Amino acid sequence: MAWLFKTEPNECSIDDIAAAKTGVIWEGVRNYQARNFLRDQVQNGDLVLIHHSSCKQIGLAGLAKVTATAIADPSQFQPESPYYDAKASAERWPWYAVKVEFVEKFKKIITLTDLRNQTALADMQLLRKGNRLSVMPLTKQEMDLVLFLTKA
DNA sequence: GCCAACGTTGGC
DNA sequence: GCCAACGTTGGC
Repeated sequence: MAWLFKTEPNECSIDDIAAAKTGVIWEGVRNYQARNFLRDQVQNGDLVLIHHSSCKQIGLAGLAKVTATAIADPSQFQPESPYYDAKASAERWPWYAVKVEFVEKFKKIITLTDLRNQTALADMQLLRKGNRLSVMPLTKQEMDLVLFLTKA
């Protein structure tokens, strides 16, 4: 399946992913719906659009690829982390992460306006008002069209 | 198990 | 900084 992950670029931008030689652990997801996607549905080799949110240049910044799935989110065990969960133990833990590797950085950020201009993308979850999900699936058609837009 | 209050997300 | 949307919490 194809995916879209949101990130605040001051936390982990497409450049940070590009700079990480062995990939990046996508941690800190603390929403059950998003967690279930990470746990049950994200597959090795899946492509992931990286969306920069809450920043100067909002939009799709690049592409990554999944290289490890359904791993224990390390931040839930780290008391100093904002994502620490005191209820998590080595035997029983609620939060999952995946690992992604850099594929490409788009020459230009694909803005929400760019996406809204495509009628074929009208159903994209990202474009829904009030959408707060940070991990969301994408149809193959949506992914193909987005990647086509990056070549335009 | 309902639901109001509250907190967070995130585009603008 | 505003505010709509929505998830979570907690009293009952």
